[in-house]
Amino acid sequence: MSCEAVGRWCKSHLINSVVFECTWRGCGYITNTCLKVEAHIRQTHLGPKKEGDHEEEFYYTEREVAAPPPTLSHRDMCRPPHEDPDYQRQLVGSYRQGLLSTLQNGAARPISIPVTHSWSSSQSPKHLKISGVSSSPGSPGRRPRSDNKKCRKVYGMDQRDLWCTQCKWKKACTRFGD
DNA sequence: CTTGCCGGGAT
DNA sequence: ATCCCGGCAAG
Ligand SMILES: [Zn+2]
Repeated sequence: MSCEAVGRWCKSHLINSVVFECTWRGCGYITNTCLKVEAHIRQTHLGPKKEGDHEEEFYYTEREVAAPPPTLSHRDMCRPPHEDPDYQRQLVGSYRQGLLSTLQNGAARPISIPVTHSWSSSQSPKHLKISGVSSSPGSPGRRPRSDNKKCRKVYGMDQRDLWCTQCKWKKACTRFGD
């Protein structure tokens, strides 16, 4: 089966040692081959082989670890998928939209674009509707957003492997309907 | 700041 | 088909 069920992390297969860690809640089993960790999960977590039941869940990740030979005198540079420079960037550094979205929106504040034409005799304050809340019946307009929580909020950014497939792909949730 | 997801990309 | 993200709307 797939010896490659890996998480987001570990971008490319670097030239370092690789370990396979069981990500079952509370279990920190680590080995160096995927067959070993699969056997571990099957045996100690999923119980013995279920008859006629294929497609087991594989709760483990493959991650690279600092090579031992040359410099090992320093702290162990093996991080649990938390505190990732890139993952943390998502929680904190999202200041990008706060500055740009208001520009593309064109209506950060009740600013209005007056249309002034000298050839117009009537002088009534006219405005141009550059972009507003328009709902077209025949268009696939944005769905109204439901009030019930979806996989993302229920399980959190950690334990993403518990989300339904559509939520993992940032598509409309299928587990919790509207 | 966050959640939810459409449109579109990559494999 | 499967997997994922950019960017946006709404809260
Ligand atoms: Zn879901």
